[in-house]
Amino acid sequence: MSAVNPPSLTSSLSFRLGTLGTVATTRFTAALEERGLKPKHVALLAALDAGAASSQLELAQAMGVAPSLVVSMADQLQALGAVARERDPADRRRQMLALTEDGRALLHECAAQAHAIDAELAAALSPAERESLRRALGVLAREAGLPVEE
Amino acid sequence: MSAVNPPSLTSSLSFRLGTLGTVATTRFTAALEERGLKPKHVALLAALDAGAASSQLELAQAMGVAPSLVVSMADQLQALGAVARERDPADRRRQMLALTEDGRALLHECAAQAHAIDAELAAALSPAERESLRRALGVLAREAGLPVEE
DNA sequence: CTCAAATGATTCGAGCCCTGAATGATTCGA
DNA sequence: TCGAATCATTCAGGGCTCGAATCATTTGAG
Repeated sequence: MSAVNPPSLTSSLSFRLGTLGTVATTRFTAALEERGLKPKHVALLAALDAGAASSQLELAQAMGVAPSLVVSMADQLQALGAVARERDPADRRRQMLALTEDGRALLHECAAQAHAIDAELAAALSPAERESLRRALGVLAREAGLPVEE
Repeated sequence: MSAVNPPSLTSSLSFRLGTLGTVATTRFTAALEERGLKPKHVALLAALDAGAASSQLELAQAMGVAPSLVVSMADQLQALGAVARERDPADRRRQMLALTEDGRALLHECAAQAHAIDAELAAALSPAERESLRRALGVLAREAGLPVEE
């Protein structure tokens, strides 16, 4: 009975992260639907808010997506009045994006939605457990080169 | 300075689960590529191994995907010799799937891959921290109705 | 100063993944 | 016994993303 179990797939961190990530993203997507947004749009807003980048190309690199995808997302966010877009005077090839006031407010609402989903997902955890889970994931995210604010 | 930070998106559990889930899945997908498998194929093998279901419809429900998707996955896994497929004698509409010996071996190899990725992802955590992270995620997964073996 | 090469943005076509509708086979129930 | 229900299967379509091609602008070599 001291034999080590063969490592099962569902006991792995990777599998649990993958499946829970899907659940979290699905719920977040549903919550965003009424605003006409997708998670990536919100990620773009968050990247701008964090000052991670300002030109579209830099944004694409920071987010790990194709530059062409940033174009269409920026189009939509601009149409919603969430971002302002203007050419860099110093290099007119670059499109500079900036959060508007409305954009910042929108981002905060979306962040609040995310935290509401957190509460559902982690309902079975004590506040202390939830906090240390959040922190541990922050370490992994930072290690993986993902955006992490504290 | 005692003011509470406005809840940022990237500090949320949901966001971290979503992004880390993508990273984990991407790496797992890459590791699986040489075998011609996708994560969903492995999830199907795991569901069979766990005895979660045996008919294709039950499998689809257990996995949360369309029955038609199970058809094509079962086709491929059968072609690889990982699953055996036969009509239920008691109800010949039902297709029963079962893991073959090769299928079980394949699943174990894939699980080992997942655990190798775990080690990369959680390299910055102590063994104890890693274990409590794994356990906390197990609680959330169980709560969310996801497959969890211990 | 000039022009070819490099760079950023944009458009657009292609590929992948998944779903839902339509169909066929089989079983169930009045 | 036959119409309704159920399971499997096929297939066309939609959503999401990328990469190639194109246009505007800048840079650097001469």
